[in-house]
Amino acid sequence: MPDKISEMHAEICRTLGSGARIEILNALRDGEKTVSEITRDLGLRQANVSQHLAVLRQRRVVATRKEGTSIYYKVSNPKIIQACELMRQVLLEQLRESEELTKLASPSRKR
Amino acid sequence: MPDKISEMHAEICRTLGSGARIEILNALRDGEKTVSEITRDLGLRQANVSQHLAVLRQRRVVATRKEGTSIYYKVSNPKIIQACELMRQVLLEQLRESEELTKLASPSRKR
DNA sequence: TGCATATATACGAATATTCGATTAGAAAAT
DNA sequence: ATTTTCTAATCGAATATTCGTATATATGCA
Repeated sequence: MPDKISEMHAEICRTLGSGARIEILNALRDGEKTVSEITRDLGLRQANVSQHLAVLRQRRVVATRKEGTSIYYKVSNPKIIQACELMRQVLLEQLRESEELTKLASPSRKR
Repeated sequence: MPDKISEMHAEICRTLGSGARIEILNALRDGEKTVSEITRDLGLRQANVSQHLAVLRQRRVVATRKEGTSIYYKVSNPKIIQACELMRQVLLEQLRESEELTKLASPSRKR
């Protein structure tokens, strides 16, 4: 039985565990955007984007601001971006490592 | 449709999206441990710990080393620990913020 | 008021994840 | 060889997540 903090920690991680939501965070990297803008950027359906935003909002990964009929979303804490950046680096390092293993398995021909 | 990198990124995040797995990573913070040790530390069933380790292994969040009948697990990349640390900070900041809001809502009595 | 636009919610089907119980496999010890 | 110990894998039930479709709500405008 994981303790409460670990479970909350995991919940934040789960919140980032969707390709669409990762792309939303990337879209919000350099500032706030409206739902329409995000929807346009990602090329997903409006309802679907709104669902993902709801998940991010519930876990307070994003914050909102209302202006007229539009709602602006932004990442609530820059540390979230930093954490994402680190995990992306881990991913890229893994990919590089895989490539190297592949090369070792079938070395390119010398001529 | 999220691109491939974002989907892989999300997969790593999903891998951390379980309280038990977060606690496993915490248990491995200061070095490698065997499955038995992790199982004892967390107080979960061996089969369950092994299942979680399999998830972490598949996504290469942890790496293994065999010694006799034991298998030692460690976190594969220190950046994963760093990312977790950042997310835990985000979580703690959120909790502090909630506390403050609670205080504002029902201020402690002055005497 | 009526209508268009922006965003959120509800619902259901498909899919994925989680855990316990059980079994399998591999190495060590007797 | 048998038994014991350590770890992994399988299977099924319960639960959670995801997406599309449809609908609701709110705001601004004619």
